[in-house]
Amino acid sequence: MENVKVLIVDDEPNIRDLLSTSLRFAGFSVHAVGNGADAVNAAEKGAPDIILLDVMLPDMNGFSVTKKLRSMGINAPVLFLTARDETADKVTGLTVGGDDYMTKPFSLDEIVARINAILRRTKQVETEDSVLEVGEIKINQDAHEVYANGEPVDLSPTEYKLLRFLMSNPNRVLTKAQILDHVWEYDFNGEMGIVESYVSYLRKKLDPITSEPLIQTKRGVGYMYKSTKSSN
Amino acid sequence: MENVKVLIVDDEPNIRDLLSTSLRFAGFSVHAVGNGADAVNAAEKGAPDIILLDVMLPDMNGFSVTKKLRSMGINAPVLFLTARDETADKVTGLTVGGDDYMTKPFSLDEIVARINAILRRTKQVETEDSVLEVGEIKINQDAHEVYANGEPVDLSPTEYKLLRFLMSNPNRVLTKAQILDHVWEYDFNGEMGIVESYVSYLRKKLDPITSEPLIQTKRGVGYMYKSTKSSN
DNA sequence: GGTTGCTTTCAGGCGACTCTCAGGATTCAC
DNA sequence: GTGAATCCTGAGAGTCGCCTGAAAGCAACC
Repeated sequence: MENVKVLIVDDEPNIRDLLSTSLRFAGFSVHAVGNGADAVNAAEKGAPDIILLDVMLPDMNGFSVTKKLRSMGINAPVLFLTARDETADKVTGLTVGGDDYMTKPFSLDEIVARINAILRRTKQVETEDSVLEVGEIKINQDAHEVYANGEPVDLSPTEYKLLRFLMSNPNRVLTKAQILDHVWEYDFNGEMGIVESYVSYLRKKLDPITSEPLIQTKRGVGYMYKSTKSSN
Repeated sequence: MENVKVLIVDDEPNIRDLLSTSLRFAGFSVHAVGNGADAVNAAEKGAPDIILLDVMLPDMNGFSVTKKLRSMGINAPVLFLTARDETADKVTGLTVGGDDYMTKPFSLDEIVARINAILRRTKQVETEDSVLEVGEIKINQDAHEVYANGEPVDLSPTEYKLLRFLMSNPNRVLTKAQILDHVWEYDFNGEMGIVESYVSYLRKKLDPITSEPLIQTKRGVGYMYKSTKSSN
């Protein structure tokens, strides 16, 4: 997981900064550029392990950039970023090999998960495990499947993302603002009450199966996923 | 813990002085400015380890300042300060990476705790341990959990903050005024009798578990957390 | 086009927490 | 020993945060 190099290519500075900051915090080594030409240069010199590439760039589009890269022998997998309306037709044919694509706006937790999934598949570097198991809950991130005490649990996409975020920070209180910023799309404009709602949904599905409530409320602070094991 | 540089950005001189004084006393190296432009300059020259940033500034808002900072390669984590009513909409997207936010009015002890928590997570400098253990009481600050002789104790937020403050000054008498100033929000307008009440609450919860009363009354002066062990 | 499931908001209700007050207990000075 | 200051603590009013059910928007899928 150490020293994974990510190249970010996006012409919107906001997105670039957002991605840089949060991927750097997630432990990646980050380099960000704003157009296709710079991307080709940076990829040549920096030898990234994965490339985050906005499909619509000022100078060239995703097709051209990847074509150029491949012709230069740069085979790092690409995670394409596209606006929501330009989905199907523009992207088809792009995600060959280990590539993948995400629509904007995305959630920060989700993009880290996708990067790890791609690296796992292409296996060019050591990555996180695809199975996240904390206490009585087990998540298979490749299959998007959740088990509580071995019993499968059916979760909606948002429920799944929330649970994954909580489980990747066990025994640490997370504020509702942090949860909102990591689990919801970055342009989400609503209130934090939605976190309460989804915690309630998760509890309703999980608590009947587990031996004890796993998501604890820390009144006035936030929520915490409790793992009984690591009791220090 | 030595030589941690904090940059304070707030347009209200009162808040600026309050923060400067108390953070300096807490052992930080402090620099304070009153607007976004100065903040960018100061951050560039001073290379702070953490930035305290009011969201609403006269010239630019928190978003713009951080954007500018990030684009300049300054990746110091940011602790945002926001008024209580402008929480939801203004705050979304702020707690990226190691960042966090607090609502005004805050308590001084709380802000020091949050600064340490952020530095701990981003690990760019040596910081205090997340576990505070003095005598028979142990506090896990990440989980907001308290143990007395290994037994978990359930505390309200204010009880927790009071205990933490007492424990971080063991074997030293703290006056009620000091306690009020550090544990309660800076605009608290009530009487000091409330400290007596909360000390009473703490004793009722802790004394049955510990071998001896831990919070001692120094009549006419204040209270002291007694630690038999670390007598320095 | 209608059905279905998911997301998001909202409001009622409930329990927990904060803060105040006052009577009783303790300590200290003299 | 007496009085005065200080502290302790139980009771209570009011507030705040959190939970949850209900329902309105959305989007995807037959």
